Amino acid sequence: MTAVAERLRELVDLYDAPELPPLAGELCRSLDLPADLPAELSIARVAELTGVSAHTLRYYERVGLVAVARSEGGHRVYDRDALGRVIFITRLRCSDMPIQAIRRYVELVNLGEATAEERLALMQDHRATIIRRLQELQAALAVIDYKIVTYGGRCGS
Amino acid sequence: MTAVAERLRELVDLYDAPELPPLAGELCRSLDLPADLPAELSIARVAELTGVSAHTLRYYERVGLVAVARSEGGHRVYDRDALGRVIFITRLRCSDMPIQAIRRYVELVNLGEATAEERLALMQDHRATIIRRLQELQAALAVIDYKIVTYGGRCGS
DNA sequence: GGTTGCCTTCGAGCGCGCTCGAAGTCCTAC
DNA sequence: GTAGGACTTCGAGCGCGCTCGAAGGCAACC
Repeated sequence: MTAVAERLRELVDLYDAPELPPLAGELCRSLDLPADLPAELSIARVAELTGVSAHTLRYYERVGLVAVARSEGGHRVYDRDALGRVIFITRLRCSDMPIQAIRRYVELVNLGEATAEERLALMQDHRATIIRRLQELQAALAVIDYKIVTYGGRCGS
Repeated sequence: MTAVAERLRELVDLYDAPELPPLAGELCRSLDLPADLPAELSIARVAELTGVSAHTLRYYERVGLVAVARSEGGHRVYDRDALGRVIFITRLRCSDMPIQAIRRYVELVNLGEATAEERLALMQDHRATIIRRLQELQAALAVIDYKIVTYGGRCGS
């Protein structure tokens, strides 16, 4: 286990997260994508691999979440990097990060190392949002369990 | 501490929920609303008490989430029960329960005791949804913390 | 070369949950 | 009785994140 993977493990334990889904590995270390994966992928293949529809992939490109090269014929060509970004985007989306914020983050990355601080701040803000959301959900869960325990109580109760 | 409150406590502990917000008490026992609260409230007062805008309160009524009486002049009059329902609705909404599902739940309550089983099933379904969402968020949190720890890594990583 | 099917762009549409504005009514204070 | 503000209904609009369809181009196989 690498030092990085170890740190990740610790974080996973820290937050008592369930097993990360299969793609999480790729997510965290995009350079470790399966070696047998072609270096260039069609939009259909990316859709299949990521579970994101081709329509949505085009949309993500349109709104500036990911840049994608074109073949001579004008078709999209996703390289490993682009695939990694798509996977990363799906992760952020899954945590309800708004498209706008992701766009901003990507923009900062493209602007280079000088923006590292702002990037960090962006992520920390979002982290705080997730924590709040987790707390809200846990409170709501308690209420709903109360509802289930008292079973069939009236609406207002 | 009543037996019911005890069960609720247990559930709260079970899910490691933070302290329930101030309104949770009312939520769980609508009949315990502050005694000095007028029996009848205007929409403005309900908006103020619940933090839900008057526009939204009208919307909730329109889509069938809560029935509200009218004064002679045609103005809305919220009684304790209606207020309790509004608070309950906000809780469910806060857990992302769709309006449609809440509407269905309210409908079942209005249909009487015979629907208790279906109501329970509805809540249990929603409970499962919340649990899944909590797990997703925790996984996303782990990824974001990884991002924060490795600080300024590239997009795809 | 033809057929088949995935690909392109572009713009419109949708589902959700509000949010707002217009036009008019009611209530209260003076 | 009149001014002012809060209330009513109704229908339209909005922000988000897709989702879809039309019209046409490219690619691969027969």
